Amino acid sequence: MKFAKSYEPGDKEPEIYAAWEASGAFRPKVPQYPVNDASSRGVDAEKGLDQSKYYSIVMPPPNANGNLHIGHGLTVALEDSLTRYYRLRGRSAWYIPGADHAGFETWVVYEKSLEKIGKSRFEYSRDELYAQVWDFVEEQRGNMELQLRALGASCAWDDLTFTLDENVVARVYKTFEKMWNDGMIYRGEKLVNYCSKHRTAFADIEVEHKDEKGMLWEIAYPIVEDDSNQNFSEARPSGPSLRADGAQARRSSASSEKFDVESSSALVVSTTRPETLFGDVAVAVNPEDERYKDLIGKHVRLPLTKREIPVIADEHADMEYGTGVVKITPAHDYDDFEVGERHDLPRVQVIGEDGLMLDAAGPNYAGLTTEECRKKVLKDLKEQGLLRGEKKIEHAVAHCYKCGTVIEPMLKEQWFIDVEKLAELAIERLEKGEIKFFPASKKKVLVNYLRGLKDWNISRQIPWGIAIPMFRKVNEDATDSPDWVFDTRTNLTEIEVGGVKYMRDEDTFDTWFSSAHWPMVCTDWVEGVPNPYYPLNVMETGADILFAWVARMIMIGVYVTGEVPFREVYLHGLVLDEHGQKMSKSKGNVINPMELVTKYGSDAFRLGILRGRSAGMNQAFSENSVVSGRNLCNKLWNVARLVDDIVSEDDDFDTCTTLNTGEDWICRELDVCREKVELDMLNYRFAEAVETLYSTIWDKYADWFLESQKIYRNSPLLKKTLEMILVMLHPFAPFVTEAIWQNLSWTEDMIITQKWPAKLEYDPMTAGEFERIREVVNEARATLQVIEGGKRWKILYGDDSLVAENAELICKLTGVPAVESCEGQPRGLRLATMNSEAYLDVPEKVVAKYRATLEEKILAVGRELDALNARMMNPAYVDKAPVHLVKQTQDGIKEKQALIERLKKQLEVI
RNA sequence: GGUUCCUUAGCUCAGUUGGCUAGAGCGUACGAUUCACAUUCGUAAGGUCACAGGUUCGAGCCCUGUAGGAACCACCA
Repeated sequence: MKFAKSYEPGDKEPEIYAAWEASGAFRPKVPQYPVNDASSRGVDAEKGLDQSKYYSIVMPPPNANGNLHIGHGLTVALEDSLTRYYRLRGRSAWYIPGADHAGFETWVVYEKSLEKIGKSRFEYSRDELYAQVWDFVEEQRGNMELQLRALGASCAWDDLTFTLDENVVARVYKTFEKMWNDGMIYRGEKLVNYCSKHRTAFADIEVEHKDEKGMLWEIAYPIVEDDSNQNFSEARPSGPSLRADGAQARRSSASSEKFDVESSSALVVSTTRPETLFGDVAVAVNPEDERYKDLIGKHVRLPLTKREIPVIADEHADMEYGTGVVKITPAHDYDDFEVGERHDLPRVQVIGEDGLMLDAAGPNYAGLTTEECRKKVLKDLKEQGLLRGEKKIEHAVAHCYKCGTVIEPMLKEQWFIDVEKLAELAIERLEKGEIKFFPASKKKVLVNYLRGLKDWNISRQIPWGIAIPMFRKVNEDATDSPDWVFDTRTNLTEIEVGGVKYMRDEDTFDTWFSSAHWPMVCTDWVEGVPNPYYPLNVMETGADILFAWVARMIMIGVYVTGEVPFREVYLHGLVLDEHGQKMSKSKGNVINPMELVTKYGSDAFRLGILRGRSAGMNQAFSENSVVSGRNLCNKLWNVARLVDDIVSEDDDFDTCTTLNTGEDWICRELDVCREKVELDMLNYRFAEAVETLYSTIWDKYADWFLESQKIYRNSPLLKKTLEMILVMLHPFAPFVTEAIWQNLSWTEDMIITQKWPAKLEYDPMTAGEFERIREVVNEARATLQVIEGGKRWKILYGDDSLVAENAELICKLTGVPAVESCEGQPRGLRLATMNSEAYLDVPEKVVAKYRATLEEKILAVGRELDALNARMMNPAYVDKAPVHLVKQTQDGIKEKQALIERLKKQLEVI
């Protein structure tokens, strides 16, 4: 086949991908199914599984509903390189693709589209909505899969797992049931992060804290002087939270409507949220605070209401902050919630799930938005003379990470996982070193996070997700039966158990709860059945979801399977724009990976995005690096074009041996390259592996070896070395290497299923000789560049067999008109560095002009010599440094001295 | 407040258990051209390795501190 003059990726990529897919190359050689047939999976009953034969990696499932972004591009580049590398290494490699229902993300998109047609989610039942979103996702799906194909992902499409697939749901329910039975699931009324726009709760991790400017107001709470010793908390009936009608608050028997500002004393509290005042159930001062010690146990009147609330002592009150007095609103603040628990205070909820004030705020305020209410409260307080001050401050405010709405801590009954045991299990495995992290530092970060982990709220109030398999008793009279039952019949809204009716809980699971099962569901893990693909060899994902995902996979994985879900974790950082800025729509600096693939080809994109990247680090990325990737592809294409040309002309012998100059050398260089790439892949040093291949192909194979082969043609070696290069680059640039493979006149099959190269044989002495030729050529080139006349001059050689034997090659590489014998009469400018008997045949007056350069060179070498001498003068160095280094220094001194001698001699001639 | 990371050429980054004169790509300057490739080839300039101490025969690398930057967690009434 004829090679075109340049490589055009666009024409070939889809065709190549289709051929790979059709050939079955993406499927693992040893399938995991049928799951119960252990013998077909190489399981030896005696020895168990030989893990070194398999390689498993899962794709962090992209949103089924979306397009791939640059982060996915990086993910595929990393994961597919690993997959293809281990496939070439002979493993049964299984790269399992996935698609994420992306609960909340997709829901937000869908809800927006509902809004557009003037509908609201509240017009439909949950099941209706679920069906609608399913269709919506189904329509959009496929996009993402096409894009993964364009990126060259060699994943097993037959095994694509969708996060709502039956087996996923079944597994999630099994785990939930196990936890329920183990007492690790509880329903609790707690403060949860609540977005009033999306009307759902979030896990702590889904909330974004932003520093914002705000106000700190000081509000006077009048002290009730005729305080009896009636205790607030005793007056309240025990039980769960109190809905806030204020009934439990002690009524002021003789409270005057108007507070006399002048004559009465008051406690001044500091607050950023005056609108929650109606939910106050106490004010707290620090027990150490001398200013307020006498007031502890007394009561104050809650402004704008007739309620009286106690003054309590609690460490939470910071003496330094504001006035040192803090209002306690357990239903709307996390700290206050805890204070409330410590002091057994009621919880008065004043803000509803729609973000509007509840009746508990009183008739004047109920129904207002929190913002309107704040304004009115402030105005009313001012009128009554109770607003004592305001101060601008900066504080962190929680926002919904999707819509930016301020997150309201909301009192809600939700399902929680008691994470204590889970975290403990995970920490134990991590500390045993069962999972290796890249970068290593992330392990510490993870353990630290797990140590402080709070219980996990897994309820979400959105229809798009896996239904929580819990049913609540309808009939309160059936006292013997449990309030809640676990049941997997979540397709029903109502079930009957033991003659008692139960209603389905309408909430769905936090997406991360189901994603935590990913490694086991993707690999079809079944209890008691040996599975060569579980644990995964590696989990590759973004460092930003270390806590949300990686932590949870480990906890759930160990809890369910008793094994860590993966042996290694590679975390990639963010892809930043070329100035190191985070990409965002608002900044307009978003790079679309598909555009780059279209423009430069998939390989160029992959090579480009891997360049300069290291584990866990955010890294800048620009089109430039893709251009350089494209250039490498074209270079390789032309290398192949030349090789194919040479071998087709001259193809009459078959044994592959090294015969001529440069051949042992290239074998050595390729072998060094191979070893380095192997080591780099073992350590997930992708950028270094690419770098090594780049310079080996370009600077060594093309620039030196192929140039030498234009003179000495060794077809078998050319074939073998080219194949080796192609195979080694294949994991990173799959398309161009396959395109070349298909185009070469002698190759068979496909490169994707070839074998990784074995060690090459070569003669190190001969390899070293070529190194000398390179040095002579380099010196000649550099010198010719600066002397008058440039390449006009010939090169002469004296008693130097290496130069004599390679005269033609040196002539070609330096571009001089001739390389010939000096016939026993050395003259001109000596190429002295390598102690070769080679001279640039330049007249004396040109050499004279070179004098200054020569003198400078002598000085430079002299400085190097001095440094080496100084080292040898140090007795401690000679004494303590390793012998080979000392010898190296000694040799270096001899060499430098000899070089200076040669240069000085040259100077004398002038 | 806690945890972690980063600071090396104009830019983006390598530099693996400390070991010769600290590297690459891009960019810059100069030069080349019927030859596989202008998506090319050659040559060069460009660095107090953030700073200050310490350990060591020897430090970009290890230790301590300082400065600057970033991320995450918790909190900010």
